[in-house]
Amino acid sequence: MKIMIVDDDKLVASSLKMIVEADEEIEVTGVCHSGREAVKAYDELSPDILLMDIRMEDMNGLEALEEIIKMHEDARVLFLTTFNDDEYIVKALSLGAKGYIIKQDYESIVPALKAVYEGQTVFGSDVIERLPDMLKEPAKKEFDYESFGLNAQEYEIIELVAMGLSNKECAAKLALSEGTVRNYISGILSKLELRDRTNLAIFYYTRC
Amino acid sequence: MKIMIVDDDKLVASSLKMIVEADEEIEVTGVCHSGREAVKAYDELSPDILLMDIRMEDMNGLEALEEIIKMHEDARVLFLTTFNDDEYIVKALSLGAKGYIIKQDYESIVPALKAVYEGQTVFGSDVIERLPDMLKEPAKKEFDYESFGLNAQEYEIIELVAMGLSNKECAAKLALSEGTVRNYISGILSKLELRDRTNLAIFYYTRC
DNA sequence: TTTTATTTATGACAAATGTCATATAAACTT
DNA sequence: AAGTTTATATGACATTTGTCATAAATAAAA
Repeated sequence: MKIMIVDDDKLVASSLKMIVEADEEIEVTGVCHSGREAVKAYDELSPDILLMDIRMEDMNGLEALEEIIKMHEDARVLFLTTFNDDEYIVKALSLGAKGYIIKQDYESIVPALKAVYEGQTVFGSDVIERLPDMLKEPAKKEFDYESFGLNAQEYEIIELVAMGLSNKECAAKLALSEGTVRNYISGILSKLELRDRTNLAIFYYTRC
Repeated sequence: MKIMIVDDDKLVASSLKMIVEADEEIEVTGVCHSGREAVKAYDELSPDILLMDIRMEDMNGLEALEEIIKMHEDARVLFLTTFNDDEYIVKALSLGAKGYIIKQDYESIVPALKAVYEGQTVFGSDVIERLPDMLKEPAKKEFDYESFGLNAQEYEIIELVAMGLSNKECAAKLALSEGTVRNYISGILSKLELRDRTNLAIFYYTRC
C-alpha cells in the first residue's frame, strides 16, 4: 500500500512517516509540506492513500482534495486534524474524504489506513460523536405551544399567520370575525413577547 | 481482541466467525442469533466489539444496541448490513454505533474491526456517500437574489425585514429615510409578487 | 339559580404599512 | 454641456395592524 504524507509541520510529517512505515505493508512514496505541493506530487506518485493535514499555509487540505479529486476521481484522502472542527468534517465529507482522524492518536493511524485501503471510511470517535446531532435536525420536532401558555385555537392562528394570511383571511378560514382574530393575535403576541405578525411568522419558522 | 458475532442467519454467523478468526489477533468469544440473546450474552462475555446484523427477528440490532448501551456505556458495536438504509445509518449513529459496513464485503471486516478497536468509527464507502447530502442542509446556501432582479441594497433590506425590524428600524440601520425604505420594500414585494412584509419574511425563511 | 369563566364580537383609536406621484441631487453617458 | 439614469426623499393617501375597553352569549362551577 503506497501512501503519501502531507503536513506543513516537517517534524510531524517525518514522525508520521516513521510511525506508518513501521508496518511492513505500508510504503511511504512521498512527503509534501503544502496542499499545492500535494496536488502536483499526487499526479506523479499516484499513491493509494493520501494522509493529509487540514490546516496548512499554502493551500489547505480541503482545497487540495478538491483539486486532486477533479483529476483523480477515485483519490482516497485520510485527513488528520489537531482539533475537531465541525465545519471541516462536513466539508471534508462532501468532498469525498475517506476519513477524518485525530492526529495525536498515533496507534489508530495504521489501522485507519488499512480500513481505508479496504474501502472503508474512518472517523475518530470524538469526531463522529457530533455527527448524530448534525443529522438529527431533519427529524421535525412538534412545537409545544402549551409550554408558552397557548391553546389550540391560538396555535391554529399562528399557523395561518405563518402562512402569510391577513387578519381577514384568517377570520374567513376560522369562521370568526376579523376583530376576534385581531384580539387573538394581540394575545398571542403578548404571550410570546413579540411585536407584530411578521415577528410571529419569524418565530414560527425559527423556533417552532 | 475479543469479539461477539450476532446474526440470525446461522450460516452467515459461522462464516463470519471463520473469516474473523483467520486473524490471530481476533478471538470470537460468542455467537448469538438474535438481539435478545446478544443483550444477555454481552453481560456475561463483555467482548471488546460486537459484530452485529441489523435486521433480525427477535429484537433487531438497533434495539439491542440501545439496551446494551444502557448497561455498558462504552460498548462498541459494528453493524453489518446487506443493503444500505439511510434510516438505519442515522439511527445507528445517534445510538453510538462504532461502524456500519456492508456484509458482503468480507475483506474489509477485519480491518474495520481493528480500526474500531483502536477507537475509530468505520463506514463502508457506499454507506458514507449518502451522508454528505444529509449533512449538507446546515450549509446555508447563498440566496441568488439577482435571479429575482433584486440588487444588493434590496437584499439587505430583505434580511432586515426577515429579522423582524420595522421600516423605521431598517431606515436607521441603513441610514436611509423611512419613506425610502418603504419604497424599497414596495419594489421588492412587487418583484417577488408578495403582499406584505410578513410574506416577505416567510419567503426568506422558506425559499431563501 | 346565581356566579364565574370562556368565547366571540364591536367600536374607537393610534401606529405602521404599502402605493404612488413627484422631486432632488449625484453619477453616468453622449 | 445637455441629457439620462440612479439613489434617495417627500407627502398624501388608503389599508392593515395592534391595543384596549367593553359587551353579549354561552358554558361551567358554586
